[in-house]
Amino acid sequence: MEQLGATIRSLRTRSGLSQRALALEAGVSNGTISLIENHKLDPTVGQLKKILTALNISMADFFESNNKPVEAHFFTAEELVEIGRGEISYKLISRSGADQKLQIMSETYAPGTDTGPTLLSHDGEEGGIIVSGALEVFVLNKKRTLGPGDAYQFPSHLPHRFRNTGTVECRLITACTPPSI
Amino acid sequence: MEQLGATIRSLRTRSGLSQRALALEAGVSNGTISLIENHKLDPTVGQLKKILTALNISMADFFESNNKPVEAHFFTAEELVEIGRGEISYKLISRSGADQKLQIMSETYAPGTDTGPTLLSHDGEEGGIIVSGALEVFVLNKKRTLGPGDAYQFPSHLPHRFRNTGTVECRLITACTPPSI
DNA sequence: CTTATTCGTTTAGTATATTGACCGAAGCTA
DNA sequence: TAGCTTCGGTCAATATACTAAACGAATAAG
Repeated sequence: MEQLGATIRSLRTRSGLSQRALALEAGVSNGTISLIENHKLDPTVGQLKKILTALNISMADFFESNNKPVEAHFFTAEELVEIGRGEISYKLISRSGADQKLQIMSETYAPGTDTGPTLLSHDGEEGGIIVSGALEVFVLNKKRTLGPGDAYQFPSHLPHRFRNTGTVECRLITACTPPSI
Repeated sequence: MEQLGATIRSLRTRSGLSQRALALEAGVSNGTISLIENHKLDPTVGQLKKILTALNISMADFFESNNKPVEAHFFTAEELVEIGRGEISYKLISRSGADQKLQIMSETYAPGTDTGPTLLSHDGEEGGIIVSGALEVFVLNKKRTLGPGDAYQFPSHLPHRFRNTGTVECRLITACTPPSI
């Protein structure tokens, strides 16, 4: 209750809306907005949902607010954590504190390498951009061959597989959220 | 409202709890549980939180079930959406349906370009890897000059600025979550 | 100065969420 | 069979969320 009102107020003012403007758009009364912001009210989830919809934010995102990293981190090329073995190299941007939601990697696929016939599937969402070389990407029933500058994005629960059938190594940069090691 | 009650019931029965047992543990009445499960009630967020706590699940996790993208998306280099103007180019991997949480961009900074003295600050978390050239990154009170293969990551609410003081263009690939346009 | 507008807060009245007791059904024991 | 227990659903009474209107402060225009 404490945090909730303050967060609503923050989101509202950041959007440049008055209490009345937000109330109008959400379909609730202005008094309700005021009372919520001042912790005088425990809104129903239906009311909260209306308000968040007007603020263009989902319930999930709204309640995800409590885990915040507080510092910037820089990495030299040598400091990137090598987590791949063999012919596929994964270099990870990673802080030790495991509260990060965003995971960015520099990946290198040697010619002929493949994540294997067993399709991958896990939580989160992922995407990437090819830097050099070419890569075959299988997702669900789709297959695409991507070249430099091409990109992909999909929810990670869809079964997927990566394969380099070319003659040169393929470098790409990928990101996924949340980190799922 | 529809989905909510069904989800509560599913979580409860999966835990082997009766309505009364759950009500006792959550500190609410059994009637409340029954009415919620049958979509006769729009609970307050406080009540819902009590119930979810007894079920050992967070509000964030509870509401995260509804927003699932269902397809993989591929992009050719030409299809990337150009959202930058002038000397700084931002090319965005973007689906039209705006429910994605992950935003990946290919950015190009011409020599001498700068995001400007007014520091940027917004929600989410962001990071990137330098592909070619060099880039100065300011975050809060830190400044670093990054070269090819180097990387950074920080929460986006920290004031930040990017500048290319070199003589060649700088290319990098970045990711941020959530998208905040 | 007065008038008008917009802001956030407060409040009385109304709608609704919540409680606690009760109901019938189903299972179990004697 | 009767008696006991536990289940989920229902309902009158109560607590509380919600609304609509009013209030005071701040700003701007005439």
